[in-house]
Amino acid sequence: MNYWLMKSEPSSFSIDDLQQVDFEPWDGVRNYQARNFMRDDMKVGDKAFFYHSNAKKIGIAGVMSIVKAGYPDPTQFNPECGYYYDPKSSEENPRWYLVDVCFEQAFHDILPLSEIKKLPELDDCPLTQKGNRLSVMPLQEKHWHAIITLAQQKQLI
DNA sequence: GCCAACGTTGGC
DNA sequence: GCCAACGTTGGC
Repeated sequence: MNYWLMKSEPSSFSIDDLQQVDFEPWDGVRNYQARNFMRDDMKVGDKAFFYHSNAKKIGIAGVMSIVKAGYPDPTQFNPECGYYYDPKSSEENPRWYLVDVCFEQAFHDILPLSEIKKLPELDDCPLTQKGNRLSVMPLQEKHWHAIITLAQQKQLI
């Protein structure tokens, strides 16, 4: 099983929104590196942190699981999807992929990025490195467990 | 709202 | 293939 971190701006989609649906197609990712992870590496049963970016409280909001592996993002084919529509993509040769995710648990409060940065185990994690803009990133098992342990210490789980 | 870091685009 | 210009991300 693999571990991941996936970012979303809570003003457009938050962990509370995820909790209210059976599953969610993680659409709209338009970055090749993130695309490759979703298309090639994410498997059913993998776990991912739900990260709130560009928000009042920045950090990890909870845990979700991957319930469907990579498949073409349908919004890229639909001109009505506006910003997500990609005229250079086609159903025969899709450019963008997504996975379906499912709610697992919400932390009682956001685990702040500032706290996560203090973990020595996270020094080699893309999340805490400067200029990182990856919205979907793999985590090492030690990253995952260090974050879970911190959440437990802070009684967020 | 600012701005540093980064990715993409397009002319050459 | 280079690289300047531009757009986006995302923390602060």
